[in-house]
Amino acid sequence: MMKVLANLIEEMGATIPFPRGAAIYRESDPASYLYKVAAGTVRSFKTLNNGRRQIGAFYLPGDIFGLEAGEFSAEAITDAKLLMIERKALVALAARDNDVAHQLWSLTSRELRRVQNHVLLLIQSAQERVAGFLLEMADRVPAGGEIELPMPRQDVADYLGLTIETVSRTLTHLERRGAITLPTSRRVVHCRSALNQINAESGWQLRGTTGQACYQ
Amino acid sequence: MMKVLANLIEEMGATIPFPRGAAIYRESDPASYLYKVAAGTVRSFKTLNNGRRQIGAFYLPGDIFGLEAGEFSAEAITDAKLLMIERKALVALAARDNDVAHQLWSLTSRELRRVQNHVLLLIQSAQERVAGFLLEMADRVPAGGEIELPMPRQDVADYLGLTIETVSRTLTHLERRGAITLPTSRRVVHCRSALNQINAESGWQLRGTTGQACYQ
DNA sequence: CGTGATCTTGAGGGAATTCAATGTCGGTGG
DNA sequence: CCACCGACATTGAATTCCCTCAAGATCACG
Repeated sequence: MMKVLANLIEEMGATIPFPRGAAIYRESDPASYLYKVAAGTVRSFKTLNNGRRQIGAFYLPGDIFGLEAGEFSAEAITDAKLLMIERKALVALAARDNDVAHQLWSLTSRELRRVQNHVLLLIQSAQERVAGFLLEMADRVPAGGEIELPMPRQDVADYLGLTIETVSRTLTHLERRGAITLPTSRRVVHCRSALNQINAESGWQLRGTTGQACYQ
Repeated sequence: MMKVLANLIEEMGATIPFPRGAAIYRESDPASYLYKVAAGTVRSFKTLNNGRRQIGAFYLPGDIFGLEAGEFSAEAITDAKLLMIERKALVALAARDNDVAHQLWSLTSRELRRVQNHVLLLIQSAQERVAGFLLEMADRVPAGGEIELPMPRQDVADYLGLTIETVSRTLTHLERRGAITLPTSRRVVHCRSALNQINAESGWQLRGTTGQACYQ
């Protein structure tokens, strides 16, 4: 029977509660643990020398994270429960068990693909970034047609490389366009096809040619 | 004696020449090989639905690449010689040899860190992006104080999420500032400390007040 | 009901893009 | 050898998009 990483963490790890805002690890810390989110939401981020903050990822229930520890910091966005397992233990296990080794590799590969997609988000227009972000979140939470954002606007902004004002404006703009509705500031009822269309539309228009109907 | 991945590729792989501009693999291809650059330069990129192109990485002699195959395409920027090895063969070897498994993981982790740094580049101002790019290249090629860029401006632009005009203007701007000299358009004599200073300067300054403890 | 945190909206300015034209370099053929 | 060509690069003018600064609105909570 193959050992599944997620299960291993549950069997071998301890569950620790982190209150809203609590630090899980810091950039300066040695990377000692891997984590699985049992409940709540986590942000992984880096603070640049100029004081700005870049959020590298949001981790939701079920996600495993901590691979980027040592480079990034992590904090609980909401009250959270985390399963923790020592990296040492996993690496030792991987040395004896190929399944585990392979899954550590897979996990890293998945993370790599995630960051590559993040790059693709960051080169687009504000509208496309926000639309892309909403689609990403919609894919990750079960509920159909509606998302409850666990993070404040500032976190969204720092994830997308925008300002909080631009995020806010863009959301109302998307609402006016009919791509989403905002019953409350954190709840987003979305029209997936409309959001997809925005991404297909090419924010700064395809140079030269037709370039119609962007931003109204 | 531990098996070193780079050596394995050389021992087990075949050397293939690729002329300037030749495709190495395409996004649609199955990811069958890992490559090591013996000579020349390679670009890995993705073409977005709107026609724009994002370059994910440049690979120089000595670099191993191909992990992102299946998601990205790769082309030779200059005439290149590549060592190729089947992924299958490596994965099979990894199943028996922990060293190999561990190195495949390390390679992926390094790539992950590289892409994370790319994200940090992309959220900065044009000047910082170009300065950061030059510093990155300077770190990767041996010669001290001078770089020979193997890629055209368009590639630099697509790597940095800028237009070719902005890259060009920014380079002349850096030259006027005294951070670099451009004997020819592809050769860059750089002053590392000046470039570093530009990055420290924070293109867009920290907003608001003292930059204390926002986000709790 | 006030207080602070979060979010939205507006006005103005700056930075990068777009469009367009000119400049440079290496190669090829007259 | 030089004129011409195409690929690559630089520069300028106008525009667009996003940021900055500032004020107001909304929400949660004591």
